Amino acid sequence: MRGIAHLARELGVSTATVSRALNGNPNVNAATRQTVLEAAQRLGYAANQAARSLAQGVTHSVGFMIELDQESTTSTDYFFMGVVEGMQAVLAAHGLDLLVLPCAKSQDNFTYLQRFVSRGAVDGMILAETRRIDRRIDLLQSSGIPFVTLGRSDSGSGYSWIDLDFEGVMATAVDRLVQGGHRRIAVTLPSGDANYGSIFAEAYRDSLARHGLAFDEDLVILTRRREDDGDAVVDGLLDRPDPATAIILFYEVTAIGIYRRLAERGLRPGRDLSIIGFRGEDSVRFLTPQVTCFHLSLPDIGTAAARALLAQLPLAAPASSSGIVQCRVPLSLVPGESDGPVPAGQA
Amino acid sequence: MRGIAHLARELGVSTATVSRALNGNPNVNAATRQTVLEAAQRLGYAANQAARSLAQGVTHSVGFMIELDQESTTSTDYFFMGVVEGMQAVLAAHGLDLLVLPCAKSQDNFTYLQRFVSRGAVDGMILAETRRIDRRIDLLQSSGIPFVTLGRSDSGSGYSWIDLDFEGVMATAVDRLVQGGHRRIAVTLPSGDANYGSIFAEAYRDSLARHGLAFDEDLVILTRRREDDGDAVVDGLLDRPDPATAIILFYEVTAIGIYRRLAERGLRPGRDLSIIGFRGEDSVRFLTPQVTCFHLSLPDIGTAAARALLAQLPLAAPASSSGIVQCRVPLSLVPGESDGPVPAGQA
DNA sequence: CTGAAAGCGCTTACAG
DNA sequence: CTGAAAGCGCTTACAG
Repeated sequence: MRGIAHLARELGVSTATVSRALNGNPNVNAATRQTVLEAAQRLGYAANQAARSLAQGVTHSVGFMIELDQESTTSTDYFFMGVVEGMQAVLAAHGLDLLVLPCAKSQDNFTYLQRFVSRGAVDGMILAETRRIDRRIDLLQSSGIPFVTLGRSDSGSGYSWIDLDFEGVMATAVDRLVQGGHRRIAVTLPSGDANYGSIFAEAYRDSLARHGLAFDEDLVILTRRREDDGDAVVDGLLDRPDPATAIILFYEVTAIGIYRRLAERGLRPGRDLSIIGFRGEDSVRFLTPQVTCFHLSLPDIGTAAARALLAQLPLAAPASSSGIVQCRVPLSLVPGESDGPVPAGQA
Repeated sequence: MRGIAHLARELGVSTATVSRALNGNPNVNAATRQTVLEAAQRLGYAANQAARSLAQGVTHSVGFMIELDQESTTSTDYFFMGVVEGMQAVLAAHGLDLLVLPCAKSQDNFTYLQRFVSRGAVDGMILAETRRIDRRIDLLQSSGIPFVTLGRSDSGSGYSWIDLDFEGVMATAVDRLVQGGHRRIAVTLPSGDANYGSIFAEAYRDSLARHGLAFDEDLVILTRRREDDGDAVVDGLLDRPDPATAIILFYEVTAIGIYRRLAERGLRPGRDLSIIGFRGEDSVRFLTPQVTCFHLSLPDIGTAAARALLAQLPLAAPASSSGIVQCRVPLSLVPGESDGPVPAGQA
């Protein structure tokens, strides 16, 4: 005899009473509850998770699926850790465990997700890095499991997502550069298939258009999340008849390589080339001149995602909530000195 | 009727047969198995995890507990993601799910771990950032659950751990500097309470002693995992009657701040101050002169930990294995130009 | 090779 | 406020 039965016998009460006492059921004599709680504490007893889930029909846990690719694991970007911090805090406050589920890039992410979902291993799911077309969203919607995505997608409809306000960032950056007299504004884009790449690109085109600037695909450069790409970026943009005078970076670390290459060529950021970074990562904080960029609180993203999920969970949903949350988290400009001058005789 | 019963009825067989077919039990007619597998695939059926765990007594999942602190989530160190990649691959190959369990620094890590363990939520545990005295290890040992730690500890005994060869790294670094004529060798240490701090410090003392060099606590500096600390390090070490001529860094990012501060003072790394970094992180790869450091494959650490855990799991344990693995993973020197000269008239 | 049935360790109406 | 009992959805001896 083990588990709850053991405890019950030990105390001379039924397993039902033990269960009630442990689960905070009000229909238990205060003294009885005390005894049970103390005994459980003393014996280090906690209800078996599998049995509990089976009986209750819920797991009290939420999965956060992330994908492990060569790039992210060697990169200096700490996106997920910060986000997880915020998520965990909110979920824990509601008695939910956060399980971070790492899916290798080499395995099919759809199958991976499907296993956890169809097995009923979690009560809710949070997805990261949505694609423009993302079957995982259809899967989640048809399965009926509550979920939230970090990133928008063209798949599915009417589901909850939290995303960064790429449009706002891009608009602000372009406005600022145009105001500085720039007309040849380049952009770097992530090379992966995550939807944010497309969104950032679109926002770039839109912002240029708003100012009547022509789109020139030669000014669009795919980069990885590493500093090395700076050489190609600088040379590619400057060594041409109509050089770019400014650049907006998706991955801020690219600034490191750009700064270095500019220095090698005797040029200076914020004078010979204007630079605006997207997210102000730690890795570039030390650069001089300071990179103009946008601030984002990673934990806040996690917090928002967790809350959006809670709104869908029967357990914790405040009856009032409609359920669907779709939110673009704004980033705030952190002016530096990297996006100064150039114009005058530019072209 | 749902789940396996639904499927069974649909196919006109018993739930026992469905279960056997799905679990690869050899006692099933090939044709029957085919039918069952197809139907399961078509209906998107997968055995409920809770019911399965309850019946089998195992969860087929492994927990990797990590701690989220302010420092790690804002730092540029990607230690965990790389490690997780290796772990996940090995475990997945053995049909085990890896659940990364994030514990907030603000909550008690002992209680956090205890919950997962006493509930039987995982078949095995991997711990990170062991402390010199770490009650979690005692907990795990007394609970009897298979586990592996990333990092040694004075707690417990005869358990499996994987750790970095801090001693080897330190010995190599000091030898190299002494050979270069250095006698005033400083070191930076992590400020947290993780055991690796103590181990690195001890290795430092031992290595100095081996060369007959005196230990001077003024040459020991606590740093966080961020580049800012460079100013204090440089000024503290050079502005004194008996300046240090070399420094060994625990957090390689500190090199960024040091390089900058040296530049401000008109000094040069590898000429006016010798620098050797511990782990060659991406974030400093771009520095000039190249930082002399040590290479480590993060996924390999994860792989080693996962294998050490598998050796203890009844499911996968190759009968031959004794079970306990204690391994210091060696790092290889990557010579740069940051640890050159200085000596001659030093003191 | 297959099925009926017990059992995994909880929770929760249902009675009292 | 408490207990006996059914039931959660699987797996697995046990018989055949």
